[in-house]
Amino acid sequence: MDCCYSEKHNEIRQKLADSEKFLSGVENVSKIFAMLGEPNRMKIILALMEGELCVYHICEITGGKQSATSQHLRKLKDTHIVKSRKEANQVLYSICDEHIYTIVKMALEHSKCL
Amino acid sequence: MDCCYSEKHNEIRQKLADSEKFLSGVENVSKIFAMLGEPNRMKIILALMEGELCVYHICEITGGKQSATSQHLRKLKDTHIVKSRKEANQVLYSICDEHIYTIVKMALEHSKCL
DNA sequence: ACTAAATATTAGTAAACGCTAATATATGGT
DNA sequence: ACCATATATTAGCGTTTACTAATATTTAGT
Repeated sequence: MDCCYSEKHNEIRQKLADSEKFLSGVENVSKIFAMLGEPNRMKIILALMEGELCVYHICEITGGKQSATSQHLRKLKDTHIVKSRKEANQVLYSICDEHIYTIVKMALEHSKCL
Repeated sequence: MDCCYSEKHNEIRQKLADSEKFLSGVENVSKIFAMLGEPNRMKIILALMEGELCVYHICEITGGKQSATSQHLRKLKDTHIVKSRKEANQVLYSICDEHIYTIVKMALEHSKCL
């Protein structure tokens, strides 16, 4: 195929085609984004970005049902986007680390300039 | 419900519950993440983060079929993650703006510390 | 120990999504 | 004008995914 005559293109191709680094990480990274890509989960994230919350209040804020919210929280926890701790008879959730804040804030900025 | 006695919780609740800002933007932002959340689309993004590429080479690099790749590119373009320009008989794709680089790089860093 | 409250789990269902295969629409070269 | 190349579109299909409803577990208070 001779469509892409440019040197640059072949360079990029070479760089990526057999790169282990390119293939590894793709699954992990896209998984994180998939988690953030569900509107109701994003509501949860945005709520937690304001601070730690118990499940009941997350439900109230997002308008989600208890069961659905709990399932979302589990997925977010499994992908290390959210963490939890027990206090008395409730479970308090919060954002896992600073990366998440940056990622979401960037996306908010991005969507503003559409 | 009296589970969340803490002042902080009620504060957060109040802040978000009736906030227009909270509800608006959720759809847009989660849409962007949903786009980045598909492994084959992420491969495309990672390839394009190295530089501008034509469709054929994107297919080669990602190992995707022409049709599927074209569909992905359309969606990425619709959400302003990717842009395109025509040169001769081909279409060259590239990342739309700096936010995307930052977002993806952050997610890569995040997934490293799992 | 018993009851109520808070959260988690499971099974089933409906909708969303990506893929394949076929076809359509350029665009450039002869 | 015709053919080949490059990209886009469409329809149909199978899988994934999120929801609901019901049930289970855990913890606190009495």
